[in-house]
Amino acid sequence: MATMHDVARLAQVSVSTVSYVLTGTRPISQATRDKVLAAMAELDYQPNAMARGLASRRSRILGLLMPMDERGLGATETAFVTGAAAAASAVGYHLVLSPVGGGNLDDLRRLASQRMLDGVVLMEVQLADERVTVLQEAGVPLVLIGRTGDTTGLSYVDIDFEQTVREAVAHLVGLGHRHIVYVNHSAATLASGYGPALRTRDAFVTAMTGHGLEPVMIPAEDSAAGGRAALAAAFARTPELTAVLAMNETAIFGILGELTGRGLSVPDDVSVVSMVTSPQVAELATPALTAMTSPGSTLGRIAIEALVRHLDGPGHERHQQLLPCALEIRGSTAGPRRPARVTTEPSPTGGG
Amino acid sequence: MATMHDVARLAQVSVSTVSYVLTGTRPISQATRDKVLAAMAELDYQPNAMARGLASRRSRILGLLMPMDERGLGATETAFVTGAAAAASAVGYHLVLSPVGGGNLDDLRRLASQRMLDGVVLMEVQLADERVTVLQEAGVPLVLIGRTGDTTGLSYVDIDFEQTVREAVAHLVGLGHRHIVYVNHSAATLASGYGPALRTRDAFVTAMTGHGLEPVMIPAEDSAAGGRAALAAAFARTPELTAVLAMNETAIFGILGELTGRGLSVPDDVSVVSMVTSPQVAELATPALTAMTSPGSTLGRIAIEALVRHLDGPGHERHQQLLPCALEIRGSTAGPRRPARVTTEPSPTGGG
DNA sequence: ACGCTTCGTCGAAACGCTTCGACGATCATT
DNA sequence: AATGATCGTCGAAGCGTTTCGACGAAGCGT
Repeated sequence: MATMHDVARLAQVSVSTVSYVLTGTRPISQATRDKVLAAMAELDYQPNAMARGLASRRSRILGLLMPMDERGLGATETAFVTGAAAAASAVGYHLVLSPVGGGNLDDLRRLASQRMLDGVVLMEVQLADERVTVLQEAGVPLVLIGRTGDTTGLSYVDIDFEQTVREAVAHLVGLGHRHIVYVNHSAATLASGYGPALRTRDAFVTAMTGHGLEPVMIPAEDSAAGGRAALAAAFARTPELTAVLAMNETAIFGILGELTGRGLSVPDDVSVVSMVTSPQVAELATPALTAMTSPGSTLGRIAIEALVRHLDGPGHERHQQLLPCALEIRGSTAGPRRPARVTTEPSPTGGG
Repeated sequence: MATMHDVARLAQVSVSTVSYVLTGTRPISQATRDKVLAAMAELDYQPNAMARGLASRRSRILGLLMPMDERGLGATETAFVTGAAAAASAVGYHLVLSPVGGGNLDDLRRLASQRMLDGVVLMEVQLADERVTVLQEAGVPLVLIGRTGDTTGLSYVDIDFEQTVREAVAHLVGLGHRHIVYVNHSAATLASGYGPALRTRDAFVTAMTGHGLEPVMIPAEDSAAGGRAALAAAFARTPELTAVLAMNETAIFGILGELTGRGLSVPDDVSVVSMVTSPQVAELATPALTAMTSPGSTLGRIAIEALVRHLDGPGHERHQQLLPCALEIRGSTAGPRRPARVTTEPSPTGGG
């Protein structure tokens, strides 16, 4: 493995000159530069990352910290990762994925103190997330994907849940739906302070109230069975429902199954909109789901870019940005078969 | 940030002694060790990863190279990753995920030459994979998840496709099915030399022939639509089919949709077995899918362990291992309603 | 009491790079 | 023509470890 010394010797310049050619830190004449470049090419020289990191005190490694539970990553989280990885690689950084969850804060502290990471992107942020404190204390620049409750002085990118819910509700209301049920994550998840669940819940209430409608909400476990149970509960509570807005990518298939099981057709009898869902998952369902598609890889990319901007040019402070999910209409939404299934309703053939 | 010098000064020993305490390279008396440990604790000392890497020429970073296409990672691939990450972290290594695909071999060459990675695990290996050559030339120890065509001198862990297919077929045949259609990946994927598709294809032929049955196989694009089309083709070719064995995690939902669309019930009319599928995906379907569950995280863990063993203790050479998928019976398989839907069949009520 | 290992520790030399201060050589300014 | 700037390059001092050779102090057999 060739070193800088070898290159310098071959090009007949000093080591520092080679370094300047590489980093562009100081001006170098074209002639010298060419000599050096030629020598590097001839020796197939690659700078040693460790040495570079030690001398410059910058590893050019970024960390992506995500709690990986047994269930693995959904397509949405995967999109964060791929977006972040691509962005990092595009600006010459490496991306370390670390499965550092909320549990082992000591691991995180150790990782942060080893000076191996120039900066960190935190995923799956809770409203109160101790990891943020640990990293701040260790002096590691960080960007969140998601938000803590208090975001003072923090950089983050997150989904604009308010607008996303507003658009989803507007879509359904625009189609004529009046009885819309919101299927959220489980009660336990809500209680644990999971931001997306809480924010969408509030946004749903606001949106529905704004349309003069009653916001009916049902929690669901993150499983197909949870979805079935939630839908059963929804019908028990609101028999006249004609549309479901689901915030639970896992439960959605149970919801669809239960609907079919009850002999109800999607979208003719009941419309379904899935929130914060990747196109891949939306396409799996039959019919394909109308969904609010999460800007997953964009989110990852923006987070990395904000982080790198912070590292390269100091002075760039907080970056706070919200991105809405995009409404993608597929086959699971339509106007309600009848204006509403209210008991005292005129027959379909009758006049209004 | 405290350095070794600070620790040495506080403990009143030399720097090298501190290093020996840390690495265990040379014997240190208990008294000295205690002094040093106390000093480290007091200063909250953490060794600098870059300096350590430079001096020891070992970064303690492992690479997990996976081509990330737009579609992101399926649950199965994600399981590899989480298993590998957990295993690496357990033995004190970091894991870098790099989205280095087959395309940018130069990127890979660069990465390998930077001496930042002690070793590498390669995912999504093709039968002829140039990345293997590049890494071998760069002298980077590597372990494959999957297999190339010629595995001489290579370490790998892979799914035992032969046994997996054999078990799946045996399950269906044992239930009484005689007309089983195998839905594989697309023709293009087969042509590109995708090992799992090719190996399962051959294994299916062997298994079916062994039971004295005709192996019918249909390719499918990796999408719900592909699954629907494949199923239609299957019925056109084998109207009497009573069971589907699907190697395509994405198409499976299309297959189920098409079945339902034709008014056929799963498993009463047609049984479905999904190959190399994660429990999470299997549970999404209604009914939950009987599936051959891939040993995803185990595969990742074993790969990392083999790699680390190779790095720490030289002399350990090739590690080659195959793991079968486990048959998990859920709701999508049952005996055929009638022995077979052959045209010249006696009526259900009639005698044999 | 004698040389011989073995043990525990030290000092110093890497590891391969970045970066700082210095220093001729050019070039414009007075 | 003298005076600064500016430009391009060099040498050397780190960066924080590991690791090698050396060396005094024990411990052993004889």
